[in-house]
This record gives sequence, structure tokens and C-alpha cells, in this order.
Amino acid sequence: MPAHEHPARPKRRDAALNSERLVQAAREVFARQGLSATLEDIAEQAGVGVGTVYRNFASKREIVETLYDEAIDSALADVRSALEIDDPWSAVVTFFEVTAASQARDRGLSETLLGHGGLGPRADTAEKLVATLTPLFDRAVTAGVLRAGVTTTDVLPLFAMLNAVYGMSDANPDLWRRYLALLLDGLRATDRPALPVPALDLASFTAAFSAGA
Amino acid sequence: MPAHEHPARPKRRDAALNSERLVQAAREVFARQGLSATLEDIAEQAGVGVGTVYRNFASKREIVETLYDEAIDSALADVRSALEIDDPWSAVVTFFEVTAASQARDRGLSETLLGHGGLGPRADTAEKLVATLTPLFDRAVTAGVLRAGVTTTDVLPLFAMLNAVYGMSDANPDLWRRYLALLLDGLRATDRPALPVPALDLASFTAAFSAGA
DNA sequence: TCGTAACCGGAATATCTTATTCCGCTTACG
DNA sequence: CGTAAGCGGAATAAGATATTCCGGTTACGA
Repeated sequence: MPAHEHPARPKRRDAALNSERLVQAAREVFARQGLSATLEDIAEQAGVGVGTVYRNFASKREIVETLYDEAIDSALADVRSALEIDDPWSAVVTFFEVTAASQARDRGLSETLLGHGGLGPRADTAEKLVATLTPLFDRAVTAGVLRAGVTTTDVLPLFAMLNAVYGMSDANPDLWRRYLALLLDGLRATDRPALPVPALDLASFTAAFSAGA
Repeated sequence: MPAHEHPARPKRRDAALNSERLVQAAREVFARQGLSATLEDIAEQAGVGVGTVYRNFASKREIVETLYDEAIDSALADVRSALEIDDPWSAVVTFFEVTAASQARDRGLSETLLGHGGLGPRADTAEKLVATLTPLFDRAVTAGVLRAGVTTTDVLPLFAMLNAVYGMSDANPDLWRRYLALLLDGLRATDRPALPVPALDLASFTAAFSAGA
């Protein structure tokens, strides 16, 4: 908020409370149901009427932007903090596990990052993502722990795949870990033949990343 | 068509032609765009008006049923024909490749099988699917080529994952093969630790299978 | 070549869904 | 207490898309 804000009269106490409740409710509902959740779902979760939603946000889009604006930065931060792990392979594994765990926990987040919601990631995000991932992957390649041919552009398809499993079974919320383990085994250096079909090139990656579904 | 059909007067030639065109058009459009394709898309592809669609089918649902009624049986047939391959591991690989290839080629098909369209698979289909897959997997286990703990219920998540990649890049229509290879490597017997998190049990599998998205 | 029943195209209509607006009623608080 | 800030939620606006309808065409048998 602008620094020159009129301290004016503060919000009425009940209004301020509703405001907080709404943000919290939006987080929970989007996390559980994804970005296609209804404003009425959110209002109900917050225990208020839809009118109150609009007294706090100009539109649904604004709510989504408010909540997930830093989503991508946060994902990039996960990459960087994985780089602090000494063992190159552990770092890769940790990156995937931490990132996937956030997405499994928050369907709105994964939709935002995969562009399945309305507003796809901004155009330059793809490049930034690749740039950030490069050190992590390079180090693993140098150490000889990453399978030949695996590149940074593989992460989009890999997360898209995991995304398909997140909510599959209410009884097994951690089911995705099983398939992530499978994928990581395939990603690890082996004496097996190289993968068929090359990874996406940068152009295709960017296109796919900005496309969504 | 009933055997006691009045030979009556045959359809007008143009009408018969349109009929064929429509079925063909529906196949193409559903394959390309998935079951959410519009009846108008189909009519346009066939070069007719929407009215004509309704002179041939009572509803959109009927079109989908007509086209994908045998989809599941066909998938089951793929399993059985994979069983005719002598090498147990090749059989598993072939099953995945053949089945995934059909689905990559036809988005309507994969949506039907994964229940992403309107009409999910019928209730008893899950059991039938598991029953059919069992010999294929059992043989691979006996031969010691399948990783410990991998079961028939893994196929649903695995195909769901592949489904997320099928249309990802127009420039690389075969990209899915790259990730299928990765998954198959993980599925193959190794001396690596067992997978974390068990596979779905039958009840969860059935539930997930009938759920869709 | 005609007459006409069978067919057509595609605009109009019926439904749904969900975002967004509005307004009469409440309530916090000076 | 008075009243402006807030509120709930019905009403409205819009966008999709399945389905219906009907005036205009066309195949085809006589």
C-alpha cells in the first residue's frame, strides 16, 4: 500500500475481520478445489455473503493474482535453496520433492504454475525458470549423476505428469510420491540406453509453458 | 439395426452421405479436441449444419457413446494381444506403448478411459481391467523383470500421467514416448530400494477410476 | 420435366453457470 | 442514539453450448 496513505479512519473492526477471513478462505478453497472454485464457495467458507467479497477485491482475477502473485518467485526460491544442498543428486531430488509437495498441497498453485487457470504465467517466466534451473542440472551432469540427455526443459512435462496424480485418491494423499520416485529413478544416470525422443527445445518449452490447458 | 427392419425406401443418397461424413467428422474432431468439442465444430468439420447432426443422433451423448462404446473393450484387447508376446518384459512394454499411442492419437479416447468426459467408465469396468491386466503383470513378476511392489493398479496413475503430456507440444507429438521410457525404466526390476508409498488398493483404484475429473 | 416428401442450414431458443451489481437492512462506534 | 460503514444475498449480466424449429432446397420416382 502507498506510503502516503491517509491514515484516515480505520476500517470498522468487523470489516477488518471479514477481510482477513476472506483471504484465508480463498487460500483454503483454491488450494482444495483449484482456481475454478466459485466466489460463492469462498464467501461461504469465509462465512460472509458474496457482496463482501467484492468489497475486498475488485474481481475474481484480482483474488487469484493476490494469492498467487509470488507463486512463481517462491518456486524459483525452492530451486535456489535446493542448490545449497551439497550432494548434486540430493539437490535434484529435494527440488522435485519440495516443489511437488507444495503443488500437491495447493491445487490453485499447481494450476497457476501450469497455466491451467485463466492467467498463464507471464511470458518471460519460462526463460527465468530455465535460467534458474540450469545450475542445478549442470552440477548434476558434471557429477555424472543425471541421466544423459535430461535437461531443464524436462521439468514442465514432469510436473504436469505429477499434477495428474495429486488428487487422484483421497485415501492416499501421498500417492504422488510413489510416481515421483519412479520418475527420479528414470532420471538418474544409468547404463541404459538413452531416452528416445529429445526433450523440448527452448522455443517449444516456452510455447508449452505459456499455453496451459 | 434390427433384422425385421422395413427395407422401406432407402435414405436419400445425400442424406446417407452426410451420415457417413458426420461419423467421420465426429471421430476427427473428438480425437483432436477431446469430448468438450462443440456440436458445431463437428457439423462444420462435416460440412453440414447442426440441424443435420440432430437428424442422425439424438444428442451429443449418443454420439460419444456410439464412437467410444467399444473403447474399453478395445483397450482390453490390447492387453490380451500383448500377452501373446513371449518375452514377459517386452509384453509389458508393448502394452504400454500400444495403449498410450492410441490415446495420444485420440484425445476423446483418453478422456473416455480416464473418465474426464461426462460419462465415466461403467462401474464394473475397473474390476474387469484389473482382471485382464493380472496375467500380464503376474508373468512379469514371476520372470523377475518387474520391480517389486508394482501392481495392476499402477496403470491408472501411469496413464493419467502420460495423458498430461500428449498434447503438450505441437512441435513434438511424440514427446510422450520420452516420458513413457522414463517410467518404464522405473518399472523395471532393479536393485534399488522399493518404491515409497504403496500402490492403490483395489477399492481406491475403483474409486479413482470411476471418479474422473 | 414435375411434384413432393425428405432433407437442409443455421438462426432462434432453452439452459446452465458463474461473475458482478444493487439495495434495503444491520451494526459498530463516536 | 444517529448514522455512515458494512452486510447478505437476490437480481442481473454474460457467455457457452446443447437442442429445436421452420422456411427454403433437392433428390428422385412417375
